[in-house]
Amino acid sequence: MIHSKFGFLSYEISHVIRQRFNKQAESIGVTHSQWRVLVHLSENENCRQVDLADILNVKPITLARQIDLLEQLSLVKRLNDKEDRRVFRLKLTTKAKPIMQELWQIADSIENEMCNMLSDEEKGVLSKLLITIKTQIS
Amino acid sequence: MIHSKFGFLSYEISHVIRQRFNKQAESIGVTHSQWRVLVHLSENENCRQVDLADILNVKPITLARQIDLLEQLSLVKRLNDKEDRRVFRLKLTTKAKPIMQELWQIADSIENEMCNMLSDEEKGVLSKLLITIKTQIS
DNA sequence: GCTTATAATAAGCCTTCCTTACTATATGCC
DNA sequence: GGCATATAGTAAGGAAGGCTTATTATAAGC
Repeated sequence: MIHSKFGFLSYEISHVIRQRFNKQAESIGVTHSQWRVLVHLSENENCRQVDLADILNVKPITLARQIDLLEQLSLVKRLNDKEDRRVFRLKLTTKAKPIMQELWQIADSIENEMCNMLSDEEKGVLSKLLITIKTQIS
Repeated sequence: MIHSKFGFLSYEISHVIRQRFNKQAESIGVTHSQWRVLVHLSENENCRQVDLADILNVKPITLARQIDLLEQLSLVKRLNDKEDRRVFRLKLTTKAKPIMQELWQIADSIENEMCNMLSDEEKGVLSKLLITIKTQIS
């Protein structure tokens, strides 16, 4: 028997996605949370840590730890800001680009597998509804 | 800018739901994960731990810890099985019933708040699509 | 110049989940 | 009966992701 509460459904589905992603990306050494950091960073290159933390909806210190790990993997670089010496600007390294392609393949394959009972139209509707909710809460 | 990947959307939405639930249910002393255990248990009373763990998609030891906590709160009881002495049968206590009502109110209010941009019809479609995915992966 | 605000980090904690290994019990087979 | 194998639950320990609180360095407003 499957529970229909939205809170449980979204949790359970994302839990499975994360589990599968973490397993498949283990050899690369990137977890789903770090992957999320990479993707949002790629869409906001040169941003400050505090901005990226806000986008990710986590506290700055939480992001700082993830950046530490990504910097150890040479996927992200902290650059000093010229105008404000408190600030680091975040950049993806050239090494990150091909690795992100691999990770996109993993993410896409998991997503396709999970949604293969849905038509393209249904997938579009689902995305639209989730985006509406996401917009509402952010 | 909001990312449209399904994996991120479901994660980000459930993350917000859990944060809000944990904050509002803090005084009761039940986290969202424990709440999830309670709800699935209420729909499968008298089940074994191993069955419930399977339903929740976690390892038996993970559930065992959560049952420990819920037993400390006197919300759940482990009963010895007559026929198989390895087995515990799980039951909600009478104390659990009114507390679960409170928790349902919290969960429902969070959900309504999050989905208040959606029509009833859209909510129905969303549930249906998520249930399709959940069924597919379980 | 002094106060207040901000960016990043440190320290330390909680929750959720995992892997591995163990105990006790049940069951199937010779 | 007696042994091998499987199963239910737990213990120990750890990783990941998140939090709160406090600190440091710098910026900016009055």
